[in-house]
Amino acid sequence: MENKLEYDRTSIMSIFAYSQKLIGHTLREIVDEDTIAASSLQGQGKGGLEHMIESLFFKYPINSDPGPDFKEAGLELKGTGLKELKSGEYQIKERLVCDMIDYMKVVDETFETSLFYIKSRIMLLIFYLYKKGVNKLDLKFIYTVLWKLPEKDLLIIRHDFETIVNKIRRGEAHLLSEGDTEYLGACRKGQKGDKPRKQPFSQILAPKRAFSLKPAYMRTVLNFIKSQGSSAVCNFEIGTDHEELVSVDDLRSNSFEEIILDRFDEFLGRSYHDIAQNKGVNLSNNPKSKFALIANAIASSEKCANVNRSEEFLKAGLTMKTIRVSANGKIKEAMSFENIDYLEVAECDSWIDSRLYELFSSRFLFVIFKEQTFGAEDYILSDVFFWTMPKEDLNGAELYWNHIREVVLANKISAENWWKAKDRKKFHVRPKALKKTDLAPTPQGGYAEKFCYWFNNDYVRDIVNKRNIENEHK
DNA sequence: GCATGATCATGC
DNA sequence: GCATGATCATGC
Repeated sequence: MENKLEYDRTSIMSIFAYSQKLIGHTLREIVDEDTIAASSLQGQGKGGLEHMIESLFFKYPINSDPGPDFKEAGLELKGTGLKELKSGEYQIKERLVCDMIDYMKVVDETFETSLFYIKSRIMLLIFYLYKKGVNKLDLKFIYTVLWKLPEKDLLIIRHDFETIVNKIRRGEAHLLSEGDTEYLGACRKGQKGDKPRKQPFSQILAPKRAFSLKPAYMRTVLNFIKSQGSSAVCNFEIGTDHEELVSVDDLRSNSFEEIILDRFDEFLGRSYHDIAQNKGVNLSNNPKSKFALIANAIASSEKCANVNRSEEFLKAGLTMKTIRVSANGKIKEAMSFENIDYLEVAECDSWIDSRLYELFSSRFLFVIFKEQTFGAEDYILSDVFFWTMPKEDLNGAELYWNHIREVVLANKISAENWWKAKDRKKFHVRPKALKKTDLAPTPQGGYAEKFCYWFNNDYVRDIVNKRNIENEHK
């Protein structure tokens, strides 16, 4: 008897409609026992789950073709994990790994001919609730979404793709970093013991990497799904987000970073008072974040007043920070980040999936204000640049995170137990709260003082010095 | 003088 | 009411 499918394999919408039957269920609940018993799928890893959905639920013959999973429809199927917080809220578990980077082949491709583009421009995203150690047949599906990469995102992703491929063309595949790019990242793939791969323009072997949509990007996808208030979403009708910093038209002729840096150009060398007046920033209350307010006023757009909350910064996981440099060259202050979420630290047992990794591995826009006369506080806007933490520092940050996690899990949250600036380890932990009496929940069910992540002052100094040396060589 | 502890204005 | 993006205040 012919195996009749319950959907039209040539139609994206039909496949999508059929996928919605998964929602709220597990494969074991939906697929009959005989089919499961007859299947030889062992289901290793996430690829295993995707194969099981294709074969057991869609009854679609798995092929080893390089193109999209549903080849007649040109649709790629992607399973992606969600984690459920104690509050019951769903959160992205990880980046969306799209396609392995073949260092030898990708250098001969354009974005439009690349497998990444062919596979990922339209995806059926199947979100499941991740549970450690649970059989893949028993994972519950939460949302299915038809995700077409919006035109504007594609312009940024195309630029990211070229940044990655050009690095490989320069013989620097071993230096690729997820922080090089905005939405599309070259993420590490495979186990630590895996054999590195050859690259075409260097003898140095490079770790395996894959094109992936960054966690920050996936978080905005998830927020979009949540905002739709539906279990099944298709984004084909969605226009550009209104909180945009740059327009599609701008992106057709310049990269996102060029556009942002351009906005600072006319203000370079001008005093902060001058810029504040020009941009209408009110300094009468002398807010502590006045330099951040000024930088924000320069980079923002009519459609988006808050740069760090813009569509593009959120999707890229970008953060703009200001640095003040005294006339004698010293950095005024260490750099603070967000409060440590003790519950997140306890729940997340993998550095790569941690909030801190996401913070420190993503890209920064540093805005430098330099004092002209020592002690006069007569700062001018002196430099603006994008920055990514070097790999060796990110390795150091893993130790920092491990230590923070130990302290949190041991229920020993207290000033004397953290890394201090004096330890000279580039990062430390310090208080950050409205009042000392403000508390945050701990995994043990109690409350503890609020602390946050910090770059040491001397680490900020190193970043600025390195940038100055690079500028001198230009 | 620097590291550490404490807190402020803003805006959502 | 709280997170954010910081700087201010204090004490070693």
